[in-house]
Amino acid sequence: MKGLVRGERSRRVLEAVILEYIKGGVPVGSRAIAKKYGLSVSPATIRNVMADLEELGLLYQPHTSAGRVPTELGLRVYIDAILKIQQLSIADREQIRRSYRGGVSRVEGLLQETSKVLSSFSRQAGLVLTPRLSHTVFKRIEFVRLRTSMVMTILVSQAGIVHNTVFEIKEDISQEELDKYGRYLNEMLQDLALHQVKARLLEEMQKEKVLFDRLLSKALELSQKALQEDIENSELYIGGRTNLLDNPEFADVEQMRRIFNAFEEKSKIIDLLDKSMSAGGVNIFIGSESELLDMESVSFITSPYASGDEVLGTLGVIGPTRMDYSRIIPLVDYTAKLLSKMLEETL
Amino acid sequence: MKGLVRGERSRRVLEAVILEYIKGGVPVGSRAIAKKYGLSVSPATIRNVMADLEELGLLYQPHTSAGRVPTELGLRVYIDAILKIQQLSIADREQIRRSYRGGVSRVEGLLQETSKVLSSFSRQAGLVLTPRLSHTVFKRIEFVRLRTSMVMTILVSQAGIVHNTVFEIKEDISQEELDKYGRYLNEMLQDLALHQVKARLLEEMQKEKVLFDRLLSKALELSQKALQEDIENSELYIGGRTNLLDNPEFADVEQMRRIFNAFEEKSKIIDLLDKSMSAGGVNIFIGSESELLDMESVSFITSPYASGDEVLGTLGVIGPTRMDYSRIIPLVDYTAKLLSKMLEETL
DNA sequence: GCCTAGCACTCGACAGAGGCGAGTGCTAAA
DNA sequence: TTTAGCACTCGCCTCTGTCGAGTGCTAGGC
Repeated sequence: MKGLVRGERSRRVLEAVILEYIKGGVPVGSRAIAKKYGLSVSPATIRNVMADLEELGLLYQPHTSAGRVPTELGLRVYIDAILKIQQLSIADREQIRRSYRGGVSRVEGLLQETSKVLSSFSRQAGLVLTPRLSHTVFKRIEFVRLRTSMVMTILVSQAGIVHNTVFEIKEDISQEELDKYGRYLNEMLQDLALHQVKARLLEEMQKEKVLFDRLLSKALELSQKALQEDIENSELYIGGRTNLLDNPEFADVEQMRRIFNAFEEKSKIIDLLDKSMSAGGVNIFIGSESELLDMESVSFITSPYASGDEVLGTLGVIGPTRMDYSRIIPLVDYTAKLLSKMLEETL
Repeated sequence: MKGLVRGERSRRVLEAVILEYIKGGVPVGSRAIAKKYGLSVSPATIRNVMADLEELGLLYQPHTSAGRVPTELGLRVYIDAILKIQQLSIADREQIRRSYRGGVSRVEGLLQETSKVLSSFSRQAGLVLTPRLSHTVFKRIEFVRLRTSMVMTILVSQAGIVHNTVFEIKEDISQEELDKYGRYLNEMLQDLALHQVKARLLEEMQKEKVLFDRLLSKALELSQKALQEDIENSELYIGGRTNLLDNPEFADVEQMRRIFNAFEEKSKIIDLLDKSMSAGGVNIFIGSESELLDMESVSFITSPYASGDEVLGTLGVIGPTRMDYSRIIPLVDYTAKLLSKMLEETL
C-alpha cells in the first residue's frame, strides 16, 4: 500500500489536497496548494503531480475544469501511510473527562452519555453499542409477581446491566415461592457467563432428581423463559444526529434520508459495529468499505471498549468521508479507553 | 369561534382550501376549488369568498398572484367547527392491533413499539412519553451487591416499570444483609405511590426505634439514595423520524434541523406532552400554539394513556401543520385507548 | 342584490444566453 | 525536470424574457 505513493513530494501533495479538502469541502486546485503548503514549486508542477495521483486512483476530478478531490483509496492511503496519529492533547483529555462529571449512576446512562461526548467532540454523530447480555457474566436473577399469573424476571450482570422480561405463566405462583426459586438459581449460576447459563440450565433439567422436585423444575423452567428473550441483542445509542446536518455535503436531502433511515433501522449499523468488536484498536471504514451499500459518502471510526479483560461493545463516530480523521481517531481511541476504565472502576 | 365563519358556503370553501392544501401542499386557487368541490359557483365567486376569509385571518396569500393557504387560525377553526371526527375504520383498527402481535414482553418495548405504530400509520413521527416513576405504585425494591462497596438498587413499579441505580457506599455490606433490607422495605412500602414512598421513608427515619436499629436505618438510607435519582423524569420514545423528511415543506434544511434538534434535546417536547397529560382526550397544538418557539410549522396531536384509573403518560404524533388531521386524530385517540387496555390487561 | 364573464394585471417559475473565473492540459523554453 | 504561457473547458451566477396560474375589479345578467 505504501508503495503506491513513491515520491516524498507526491505524498506531500496528496496530504495537502486531503487536508485542504477536509477543511473546505470543495475540490482543491493546484494554485491553492502551491501557495498554502510552501512546497516552493509552481502550480504547473503540482498539476503534473496531481495528474499522476489521479492515474493511481487517489484523486479524481468531478469535472474537467475543477480541482481534485480525494478518492476513498486516497483517504485510505493517507490514513495508513501518511497520517501520523497524535495523542489527544492534555486539555482535550481533561475536557472529555470533565464532561462525565455530574455522576452517571447507571451503566445505560454512562453509555448514552458517551455517545453524546463523542458527538460533541467530533462534531459528528457518536455511536455506542451496548454490551450483549449474553457476553456478560451472571450476577443475579430475581422474580417478581406482578399480578395473578404474570411474572417479571430481572437479570443483572456483573457489569451492572439490567434486563427484564415479563411473561404469563399457566398457574399462579406466590411471591414467596418465586423468592425461593431466585435463591436457588442465584446459588447455582454464580459467576457463569450468560451464554453458559443457558447450557447449564438445560443440563440441570436433564438430571433425574430435578425432574421429581417440583420447585427446582419450576425454577429452571422460568429462567429458561427469561433467557429465551433477546439476550443476544445489543442496543445502539446514537448521539448528536443533528451535527450531521451541518455537513454541507448532506445538504442534499436524499443522502440525509439514507443515513437517518439507517439510524432508525439500526440493525445495519449494529452489524458493522459488531464486526469491528473483535478486531482490537481503532477501526476505520471509509465510504463503501463499510459495505453498507447506499452509504457511500460516510465513514465510521470505531473502537471496542471493555471492562477488565472482557470486551463488551464498540463505540465510534459516524460522519462524512470528509471528516477530520486526525482529530477524531485519537478521540475515539481515548474515549474507548476512558470508558473501559470507568466501567472497570465504578462497577 | 364558530361565529367566525357564518355562511354555509364560506365554511365549504374553507374546508375545500384546507383539504386541497393538505393534499397538495401548494397554495390553492379559486378555479381548482370551483371544479373539484362541486359548489356549482364560478371561480369568481369563490374568489370573493376567499377574500372574505382572508380578511378574517383564516387564509392568506403568500404573494399577490398566488392561491390561498390556510393560516393557523384557519386550521383551528376547521378542526373545531368543521371537521367531523370519524371513528377509525374497523380495518384500520384491526391492522393496528395486528402490528402489536409478535408479543411485546416488556413495558419499555411496548411503548417503543407504540411510537412505531403511530409513525407508520400517520406517516409522520410518533411520540410516546413514558410514565414518570414517581406517579406509579411501588411494587418491589431489590439491592444487589455488585462489588465491594458498590450497590445496585432495582425498583419495580406495579405497572412493570423497572428502574435501577448504582452507587457507592462507605462501608461494604454483604448480599445477605442487603436481602434483609429488601425484605423489610418491601413489607413496609407495599402499595404506596412512589411519591408517597419518599415521605414515608423520611417519616420512618424520624422514629426513635429506628435510630437505634442499625439494620433499619441502613436500609432506609439506601433506599433514600435510590429515590433521590431521577424518578421525576420521563423518557421519550420517538418513532419514524425519517417520515418527516418526506414532507416537502421540510425540504429546506433549516426547518428540519430545528425539529431534529428538538428531538435530540427532548426536554421541550417532554414538557409539552407533560402539559397535555392532565387534559383528557385528544389535544391538538397547531404551529405556534405549542409555544415551542421556532417550531412554527409543526403540529402535535396528543392523547394521554392510562392503566386503570391512573394516567401514566402521553402519546402522540408530530408532523407539519399541513397534515391529515381527519385521519390522525382518530388514530391517536384509538392508539391511546388500545395502549391503555394493553397495559391494564397484560400487566 | 348576488352572481358571473371578461379583462388587465401581478408575480413566481422556468429556460436560455452570456460573462466570469477557477482550473486544467499542453507546449515550448530555461 | 521545472516553469511560464496560453488556449480551452465547464460550472456557477446573473440577467432577461416568456409562460401561466391566479388575482381584483368592473360591468352586465338573473
